[in-house]
Amino acid sequence: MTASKAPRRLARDDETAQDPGEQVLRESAELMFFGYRSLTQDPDKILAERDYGRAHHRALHFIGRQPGLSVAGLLDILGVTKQSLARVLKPLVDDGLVEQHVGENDRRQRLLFLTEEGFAFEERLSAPQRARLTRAFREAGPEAVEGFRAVLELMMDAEQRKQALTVIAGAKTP
Amino acid sequence: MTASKAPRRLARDDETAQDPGEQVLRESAELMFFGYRSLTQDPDKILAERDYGRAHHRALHFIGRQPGLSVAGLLDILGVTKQSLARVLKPLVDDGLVEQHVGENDRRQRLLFLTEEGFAFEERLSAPQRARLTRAFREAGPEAVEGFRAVLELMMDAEQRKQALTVIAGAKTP
DNA sequence: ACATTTATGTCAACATAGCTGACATAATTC
DNA sequence: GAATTATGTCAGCTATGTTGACATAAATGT
Repeated sequence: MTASKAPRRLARDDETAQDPGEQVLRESAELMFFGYRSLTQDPDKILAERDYGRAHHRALHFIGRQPGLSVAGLLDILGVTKQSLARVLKPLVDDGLVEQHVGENDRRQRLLFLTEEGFAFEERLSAPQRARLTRAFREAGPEAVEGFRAVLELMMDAEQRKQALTVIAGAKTP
Repeated sequence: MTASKAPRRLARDDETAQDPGEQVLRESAELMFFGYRSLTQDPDKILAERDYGRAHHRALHFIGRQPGLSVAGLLDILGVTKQSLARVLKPLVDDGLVEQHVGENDRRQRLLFLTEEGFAFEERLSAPQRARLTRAFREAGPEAVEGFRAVLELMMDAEQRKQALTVIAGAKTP
């Protein structure tokens, strides 16, 4: 059952860089799919308890990472519309997980903070993720971890990367 | 600015394995989020042309990877319900991107194949993903790529990993 | 042979999380 | 005082997931 025209299955499993074969590239895309799914599955279960979804986790996560983040800042990170964010943020505020404080410099802004409860819940959500990553990192070793992070970083466009790294650095946009 | 009770922001950027700090773990989860988004954004644009979504791409991808895959097999890989898959698969069949052949051994099965057009479209969808990965892999180097793949693999549960690796190996379930 | 199980398809109803467009309010800036 | 900005909100649409119920054809078990 060898393909007559298009050579669809040729690459070998070794030689994963330089000019990686189509096979390796497809495998890597699959690994991203499966890996991402693994990483989100534990918090998803916990979120279901409260009638929240993955979007709520993301909001809690980034507010936790950058307390005092503005709504516009969060919109920028998440890359969704404000209407979409509102549907996630409002319940979080109503349920007392997130607080909005009027901005000191600019009083139009609503700066976002986690409440004690919000912080605790976010911890619960991210704990299994951190556990999963810790286990994977321990088994893979420090060099693999560096590679993992480097590739993910390089996978983004220059602009995205810049923004992501700003977020990751925990720096507030000045 | 040392935390008095809960040390929320302590870890330094080096020392990313062994017992990685909370900071590094949260960063890594963020990198997965941003990386996954980057990887899916190009095909998403192309899919929009035809009124398809990411789910259609996934189906096309895995059928392309394992021609002759059964519906049950695809359900297993995607981890969705058959009703959910049907909504994706039917249009693909109707539009002539996927063909279903009655199984030789088991004539209840509908074995899935990409048509020429389906193959071409899947190529178009995955081309920008492969380009993105190729660029990232080239810049990160072979060792980083190995680390990237190793961590993603180890991120899964044993069962998931087993299934994922079966898929990746391109082996049909016997 | 007949009953059961399996592989697949389909109908209906519902939930989540994205989108666009339109409009409102308050605060800031020009 | 006018224009812009940050935020909120209403309404409706789409994509993709879910459950539950039922139908058909083929394979399997007894």
